[in-house]
Amino acid sequence: MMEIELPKMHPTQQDMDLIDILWRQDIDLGAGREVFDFSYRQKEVQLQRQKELEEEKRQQIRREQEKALLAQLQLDEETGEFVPRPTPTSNGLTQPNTAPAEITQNVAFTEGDVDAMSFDECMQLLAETFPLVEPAESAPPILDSSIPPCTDNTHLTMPGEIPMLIQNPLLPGPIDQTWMDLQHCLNFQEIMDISGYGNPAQLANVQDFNYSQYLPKLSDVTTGTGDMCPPEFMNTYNGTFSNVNHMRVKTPDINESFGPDEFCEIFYPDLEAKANTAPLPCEGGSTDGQLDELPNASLLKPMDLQSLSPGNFSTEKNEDMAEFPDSDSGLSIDASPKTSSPGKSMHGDCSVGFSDSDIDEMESSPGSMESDYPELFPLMFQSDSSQHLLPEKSGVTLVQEDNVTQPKKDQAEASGHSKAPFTKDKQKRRSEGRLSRDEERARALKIPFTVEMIINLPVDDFNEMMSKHQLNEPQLALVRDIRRRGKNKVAAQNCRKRKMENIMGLEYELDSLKEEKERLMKEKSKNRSNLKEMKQQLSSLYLEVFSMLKDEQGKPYSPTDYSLQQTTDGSVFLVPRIKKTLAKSN
DNA sequence: GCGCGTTGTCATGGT
DNA sequence: CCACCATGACAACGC
Repeated sequence: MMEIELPKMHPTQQDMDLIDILWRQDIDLGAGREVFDFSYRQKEVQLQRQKELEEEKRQQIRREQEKALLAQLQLDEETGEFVPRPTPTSNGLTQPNTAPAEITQNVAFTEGDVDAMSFDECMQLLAETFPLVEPAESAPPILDSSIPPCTDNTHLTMPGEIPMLIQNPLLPGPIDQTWMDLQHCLNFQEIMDISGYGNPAQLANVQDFNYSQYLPKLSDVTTGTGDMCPPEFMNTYNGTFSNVNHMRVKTPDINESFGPDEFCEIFYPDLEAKANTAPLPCEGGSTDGQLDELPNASLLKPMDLQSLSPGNFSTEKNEDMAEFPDSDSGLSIDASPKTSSPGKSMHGDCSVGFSDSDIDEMESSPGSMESDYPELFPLMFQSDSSQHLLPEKSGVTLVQEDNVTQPKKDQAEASGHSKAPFTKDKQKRRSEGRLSRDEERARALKIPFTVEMIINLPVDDFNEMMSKHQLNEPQLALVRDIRRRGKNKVAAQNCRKRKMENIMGLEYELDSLKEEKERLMKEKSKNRSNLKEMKQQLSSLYLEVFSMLKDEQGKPYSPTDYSLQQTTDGSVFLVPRIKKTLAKSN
C-alpha cells in the first residue's frame, strides 16, 4: 500500500517482496496516476455531460463505424475472442446483440500483443499481483478457464483495428460512468491510499474515459443497483447513477444467480480461507539488513578501559606482600633468553623460590628495599610517560642478589603453594594478588622498574629504559614476561568487553527485528483485507454493469456467456465466452 | 563440595 | 623477524 514505510534498515528479502507486490499492484491494475487526481476527475465529470450530448449526435455515425470494425474481426475458435482480420468481411458481427454466436473472443487479447483485458484476465491479474492471497487462484467456473493469464500486465496495447471499434457509440451515460467506476475499482487500493477507503465523493468523481463510445448499445438499460450492490457501493454510486435509478430492473435472473456474494464466491471461492491459512512468505525468511536503524553505536560504544593506575597496586602491596602468592603462572626466568614461556621455563637455573619466611621478611620491611637501592630510583623518571606511572611506593621491588641464584619454584611447587591455606585477605583481593605476583618476582630479581612501567611504556621508551640498565638474563626474561602478561591482560579485558558488547548489540538487534517482523505482519494482514474488499467490490460492480446491458430485444447479457474486456485506453468490449465451448466441441 | 562468574594467563594466529 | 593485538582455552579464585 501507499502508506508502507520503507524500512529504515536495509530491506530484507521479505521487505522487498512485499514492496514489489505493492508496487505491482499500483501499476498493473491498468489505471494511470491521473485517475486519482481529484481536481482532474472533477473537471472530467463536468465535461461528461457535454460529451453525452455530443454522443447523441454521433451515435448514428458510430453505429456505422462499429459495423465496419466488427466486420474486421473474426472468431478465434480457440479462445472465443475476436481476432482482427486483415480484410473486412460482411458477416453479421457488426450486430453483436443480434448474433452473439458469431462473436468470438479475440485470442490476441490474451497473448500480450494486444491491450484488451477481459474480466477473467483482470481477475487473473489480481491473483497474480497478490500472491500473498493465493499463488495460483483458480479461474471461476463460469469463466473460460482456457484464457491464459495476462502476463504483460503493464503494457497492453491495442491492435491497429481495435481503435476503430472503440468509436462505436453504444452506451449511454450511466453505463459510461459505471465503467469508469469499474476501472476505478481496479485501482481501489490506490484510491483508498489517497482519499481513504470508501470515500464516495472520490469514487464518484472518476474521470470520463469515453467508455460509452465503445460499449454495445443499451437501448433498454435498467439498473438493479439497489438489489445487486452492497450498501456502501450504493452510497458510492448514488451520484453516478442518479439519472438511471428510476429505471426498472429487468434482470432478475442475473440477480438471483450472480449476486455479488455468489459472484465473489465464484471468482474467489477460497480467498478468505487461503488468506487466513496461506503461509507467510516472510515466515522464517531472512531478515538480513535493516540494521541501520539500530542504535548499535551507543551500545557498542567502547567502555572505558580499566584504569591501570599504579596506585591500585601500591595500595595493596603490603597485603600482597604479606601473603606472597603462589607462582603458578611461573617465572619466565629461563636460562635461555629466547624462552618466553614462563610455564616452560619454570625449572630454569635462575628460578627464585620464596618461602613464607621470605615473604614475611619482605613484608616486614618493604620500604627498606628502596633505601637499599637508592641509585635505581632516578630511572623511574627518565621519561615523561613513566612519571605518571610511578606509584607512590615506587613499585621498585628489589631483593638480595643471592635470591636470584635460588632455585626457582617449578609449577608443582607453585600449585602446591596455591593449595596452601590462604588468608581471608588474599581471597578477597585475588586480582591484586595476581597482579602483585609479577611485582614480587620483579622485586626478587631486583628489577629496577615498576611493573606498570614495564607494561605501559611505549616500545621505544621501554627499550631505552632497558638499555640503560645492565640486566642479566633472568631479569630480562622476567621483564619481557611481565610486559607480555600485562599487555595480554589488558587485551583480554578489552576482548571480553567487546564480546559482551557484541552480545548486547545482537540482543538489541534481535529485538528490533522482532518488532519489524510484527509490524510487517500487521501490514500484510491489512493489505490482504484491503485486497479482498477490493475484489468484492469489483465483482459487484462487474455484475452491476452486466445487469444494465441489454441486447436489442431487451434481454440482459449473461455473465456466463459474455465477458467484458477493457483496454488500457479505457475502451471496453462485450465479448461472448461461448466460443470456447464451441471450439472444444469441434 | 559444587556451580557460576570473573580474572589472569598461555597459545596461537593475524597485522 | 619482531612487536603488538585478538581471541579461544584453561585454571585459579571468589561468591
